[in-house]
Amino acid sequence: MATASKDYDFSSIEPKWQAYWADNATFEAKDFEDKPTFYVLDMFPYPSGAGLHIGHPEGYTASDALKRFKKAQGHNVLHPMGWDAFGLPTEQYAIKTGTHPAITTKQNVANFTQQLTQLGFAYDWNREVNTTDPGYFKWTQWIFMQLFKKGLAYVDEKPVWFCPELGTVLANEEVLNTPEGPRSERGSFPVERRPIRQWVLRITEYAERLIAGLKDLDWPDSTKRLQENWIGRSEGAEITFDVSGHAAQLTVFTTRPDTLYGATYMVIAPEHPLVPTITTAEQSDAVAAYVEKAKSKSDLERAELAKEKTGVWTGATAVNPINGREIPIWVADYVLMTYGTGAIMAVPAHDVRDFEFAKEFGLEIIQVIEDGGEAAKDAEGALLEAYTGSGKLVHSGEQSGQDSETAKAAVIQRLAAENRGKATIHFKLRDWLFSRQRYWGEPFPVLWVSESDYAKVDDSLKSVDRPVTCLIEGELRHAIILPEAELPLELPVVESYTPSPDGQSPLSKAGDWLHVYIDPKTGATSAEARDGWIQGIRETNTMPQWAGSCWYYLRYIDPKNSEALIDPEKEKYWGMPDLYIGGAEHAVLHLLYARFWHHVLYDLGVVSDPEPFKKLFHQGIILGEDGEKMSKSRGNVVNPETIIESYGADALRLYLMFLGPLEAMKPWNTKGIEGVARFLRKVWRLVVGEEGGLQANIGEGTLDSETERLLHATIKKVTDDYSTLSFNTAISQMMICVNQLAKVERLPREAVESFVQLLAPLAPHIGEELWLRLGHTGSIAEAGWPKHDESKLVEDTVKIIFQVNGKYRGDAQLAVDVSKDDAIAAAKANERVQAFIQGKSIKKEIYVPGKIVNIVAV
RNA sequence: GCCCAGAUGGCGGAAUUGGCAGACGCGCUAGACUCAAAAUCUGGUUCCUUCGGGAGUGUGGGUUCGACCCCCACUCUGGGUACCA
Repeated sequence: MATASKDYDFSSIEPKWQAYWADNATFEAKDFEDKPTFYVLDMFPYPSGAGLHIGHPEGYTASDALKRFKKAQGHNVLHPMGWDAFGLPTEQYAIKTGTHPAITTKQNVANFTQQLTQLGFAYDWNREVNTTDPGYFKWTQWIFMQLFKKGLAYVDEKPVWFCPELGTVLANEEVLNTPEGPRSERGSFPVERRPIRQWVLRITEYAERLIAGLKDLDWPDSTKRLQENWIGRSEGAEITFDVSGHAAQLTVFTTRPDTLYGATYMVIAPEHPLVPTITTAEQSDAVAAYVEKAKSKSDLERAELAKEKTGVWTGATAVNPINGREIPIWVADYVLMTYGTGAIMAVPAHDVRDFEFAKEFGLEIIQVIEDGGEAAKDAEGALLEAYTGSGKLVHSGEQSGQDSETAKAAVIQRLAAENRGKATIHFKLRDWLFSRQRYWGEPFPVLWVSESDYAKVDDSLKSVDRPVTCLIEGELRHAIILPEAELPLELPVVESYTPSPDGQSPLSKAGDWLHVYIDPKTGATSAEARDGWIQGIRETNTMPQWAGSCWYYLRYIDPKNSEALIDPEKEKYWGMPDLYIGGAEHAVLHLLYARFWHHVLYDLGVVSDPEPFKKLFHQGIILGEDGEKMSKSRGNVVNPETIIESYGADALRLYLMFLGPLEAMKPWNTKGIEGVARFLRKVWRLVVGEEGGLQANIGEGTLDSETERLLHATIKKVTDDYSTLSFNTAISQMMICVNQLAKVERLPREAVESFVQLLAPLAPHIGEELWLRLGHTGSIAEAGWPKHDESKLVEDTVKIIFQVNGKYRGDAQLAVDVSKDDAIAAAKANERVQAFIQGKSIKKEIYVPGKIVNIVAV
């Protein structure tokens, strides 16, 4: 095993130790080992054809170092890797070349694996998962089955974003608002609204729990707030207004029932079902034209032209239930059909948008909350802006004089008594659009049967409480779920991976696969007709990429189990990830969807904790050398492989961590890597002599006390810094330490060994090689972790700073326990201090023990 | 517009119960070694200075014996979000 190389030759050392870790299963995580467990999870990558980007090794180096550190400290560490392999690029490559996505995926995974290995990331590959593997997606489908049976999945034909270029629908979250209008997040193609039949998951039923659960999570605050805002819980009231001269009533949602007396008009969304009903004959042309225009400008300009408020009076009026006032009902597109009830009571005095609208159309503005002088007013005392704060009510009948909070409750109570209102909570969060018209995704384990056949089907295959139905080619169909025995439902072989222009999935053309006979009792399927079996059509949509990534962290714990998603004993042994490292770009979607599924699995008793990710860390982004985001078009992309060729994986790992705080956004600087490369050569030379043997000055003996103190301080700091992922400062401390060790005449073997152990998690290849050359067998990862000796850190003298009027004027080494009087006396004895207090009167003398003396002299 | 994060030498960044600002590294620079270069090693490197000192952590105020750190107002940069009633 030992190589005799004299110089630091990373190109021979690194592959050697990578092979060693693989051959010896050094980082295999054994179930039920009697040690404290530590589960460190990386966000698994999409194995694209482009290979690893410099951003991947950043977070992965941190987790790899943490894993090695925790293992050395005696933990049983679980640190797996897998592939989020369903996805668009692979499918688009298939459309272009005809290559089956599974083949492309396999090649890409092989390439990624090789690149990760080259970086020295030693995962437990026995636990590798791949979302496209039938043994994996069987359980993705199984989870869907549970959602279906619980009534959390349904089909809807509401308008959704459709991208003609990609030939698929997109989730709201996959559509970006750009100056050119809404565009697809991937590829930036124009998108439009289209009504298409979709599977939707009722994530909104978990909204309350998803908000509440955030409280105890050790996540970056900004990420928690992002999720909070996304879920958008708001407390308020629903209030029902009578429409004059109609039986119809208009219900609005408001968070400010206290401002009800200030409601001077109402607005309903152009899509509101009551628009045609209440519009008067005189206004019908204008309203129809407005509604038509709102529809045609879709959300594209609607978001774009948000500055100008537009709208039309319907001709109808409503009655304010609190004071009987008659107020006009307008149609305007600043009210959205998709939030609340699609209608609002407008209180222009106390809502910015209503204020703008009222100004635009000359509608009445009545102030009902005192602003305490905060809002800008004109000479006559009329509001120049909306006052949105709280305060005492005025012009509000019997509520006048109450504060906002009291009035809110009082108004709700009053309306509730008349059955005209109630306290409610609304969420911004929408249900999760869960289907895609694509080939390369998990097929839904769903069959569509006729109404009469549905009656024959066993309840175990149904969503009993909330049956799912839809019209397919004009016929009413009922959804039933495949039984577990029929899973996994694999993708059929198709001739073309292209979706049809009408937005149908490529699966809709797989005739043999599409039509099946079903045993209504068991759900067994067959291509042949059988006695008593019914006919069905398979669902042709596939699941979105989020599906597979929603629960992969569970599968690592029990990756090969064909009987269950996860063995409960193993789930209890490992628990949930102790740390989850990944980019902030997933702050909302992935992390919210995964939490939702996890809550459902918790309800099902599959997992023992409602929250999956207790502690979350976002690594920052590495920018190009020009300080801009790395991109091919800018030509500032740094390729990890070329760096490894010239400097080695250890240097790259070290440098990635040395650049700055892990969470920060920081520019790459190729020259800077020279510094850590020099450091590694210095460490090498510390251990290995010019002739290739151990350095002659390594042996028995002790360090001088100053060096010894530094070594122990280094052990302490590095240990602390690793625990908090502060690798940049750990490296800086190790540099200081090695610079000192290089100056020492005789080096005790133990001191050198401790140092190498500290370095090994970040630079594992050189760590192993030096450990070997120091005469050890076995991996340094299993050699334990050095402990600092607190007694070695104790100093008997300490440097005390002398200040006059807060400015540094000198210092002295004084005994650690020097008294205040002695310290101040020492300061006054200092020549420079004397010069500055000469002829002045001393007002104050401050002594901060062990730190500073400050003499205030005027 | 709103929410969040940030601003420290030529550059990346250190420094927290409020106590020497600029650790460590890059770059630059002087020197040693060398015929020379690379590599390596040693020293210097915030700015101004009459060499006594003075100024200095985005800007302006404040609290304090003392502020990169705490408070108020603002500027700029990055990220998220987009009429959510």
